[in-house]
Amino acid sequence: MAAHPKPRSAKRKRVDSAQNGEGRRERNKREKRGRIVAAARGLFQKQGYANTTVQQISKGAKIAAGTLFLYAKSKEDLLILVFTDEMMELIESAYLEIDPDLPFIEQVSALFKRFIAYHARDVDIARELIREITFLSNRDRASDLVAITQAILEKLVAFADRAVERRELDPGIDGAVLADCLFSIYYQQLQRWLSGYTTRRQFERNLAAMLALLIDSSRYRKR
Amino acid sequence: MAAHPKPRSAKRKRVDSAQNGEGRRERNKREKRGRIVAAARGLFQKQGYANTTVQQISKGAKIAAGTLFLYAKSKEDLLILVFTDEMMELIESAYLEIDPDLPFIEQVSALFKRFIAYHARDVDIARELIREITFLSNRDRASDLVAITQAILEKLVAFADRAVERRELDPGIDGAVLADCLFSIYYQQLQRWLSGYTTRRQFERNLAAMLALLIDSSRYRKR
DNA sequence: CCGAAAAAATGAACGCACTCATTTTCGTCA
DNA sequence: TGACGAAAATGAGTGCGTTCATTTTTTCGG
Repeated sequence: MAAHPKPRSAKRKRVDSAQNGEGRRERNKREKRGRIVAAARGLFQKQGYANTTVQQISKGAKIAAGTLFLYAKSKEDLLILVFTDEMMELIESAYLEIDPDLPFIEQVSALFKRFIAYHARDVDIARELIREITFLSNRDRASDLVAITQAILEKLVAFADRAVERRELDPGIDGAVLADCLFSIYYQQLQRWLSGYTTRRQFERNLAAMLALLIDSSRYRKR
Repeated sequence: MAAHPKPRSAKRKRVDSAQNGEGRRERNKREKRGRIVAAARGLFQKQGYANTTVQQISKGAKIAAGTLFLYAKSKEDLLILVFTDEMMELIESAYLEIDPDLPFIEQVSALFKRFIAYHARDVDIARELIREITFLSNRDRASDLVAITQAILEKLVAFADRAVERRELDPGIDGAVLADCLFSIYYQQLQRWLSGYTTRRQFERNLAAMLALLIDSSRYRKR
């Protein structure tokens, strides 16, 4: 590479930012976003979602109250800002940990169990988070959340495809529709648990029974 | 019946109220409750849930703002107050309208179609209502909402039982679990529609496919 | 390096859901 | 009938989420 003499001061900054594709503006925004996410997550966890005020969060992130609303459109929307990345990672890591040789129903159960364990760490937050994910208040996040759902469905379809190959599932079954069914059942029962309609124990029992019904009847049948 | 001389004035009131088991206090509360429900429903419908203030509702019901919170614990809780009765009636009337000789899947579809048509009258209100039903804010209403869910599940179980008798469904299937599955799928897709993730068309298509998958595989099988 | 325009941040002010100390209404019993 | 305690209603007050007119920071062409 040809070596240029080290550029100076003002000029330098411009070159640097051009190089890594990030100007002052973008870096500031990213840092601020990070501080907001950290402050919000910490406060939500320490004192609960309802008891945390946006004033506290903005103070914790060292920004003005109004600034916070440039990063999230509402207090509820903050939940999405804080937890989307974590949920995407959860989906991927949970999937990778599952033994691909397990029976279909056990793979599905294992995936959901990981999700349940994640939410169980803080049921109150999970409740608010799932509530906001389900009844989205900020349309701008729709694509992110569709991506999450899509990621989960993909994993379920992958399980189903492998199960069909193993002759465990009926090949006449549409994997995508089956995945939709499985996820709907999981998600619905999750909501009931988080909202206090059922205990975690009941939740897991019900879920197991429902998955068994659905999957048993999708089993491979000799022609 | 022995005729008593017509009692007079003050005394009369006491006797009357004792007879129909309703004192001034109870009557006042019932009337007030009715005015609140009427005012809230009207305003929600005319200008939407979010655009309606509790001040407007209390003015419409001719009571003080604070009084409203003796009847509903929050603005969201008002939705439950306003719509529970209507929903119970909907469930019963929808059930009665369904031809008991139809195939199982068509009975189930018909029930859900009635629910969908009901919510389609005002999607914004339905969204808020389902949101509040799902993530209940007032524990005191839990029993009412469990009753609603239970009522729906009962109908589904009734369909399933008849289908088993007709040899349409596998008798090995647990009707209650099947009903849970069916309702979970319906409810989950309902939420996606009301939240704007899918159109009504997509909703109905998806639902049909999912119900078909679940029910087809629960069909009667010769031993 | 300057100046102007765009983008981002600010924080005081606002609207609204909800509370609570006080007042009013109602049932009961002498 | 009147008086007393309990239940119900009141509405001004409070706290919090959200907005917006103004200020500050960043970009970029000349």
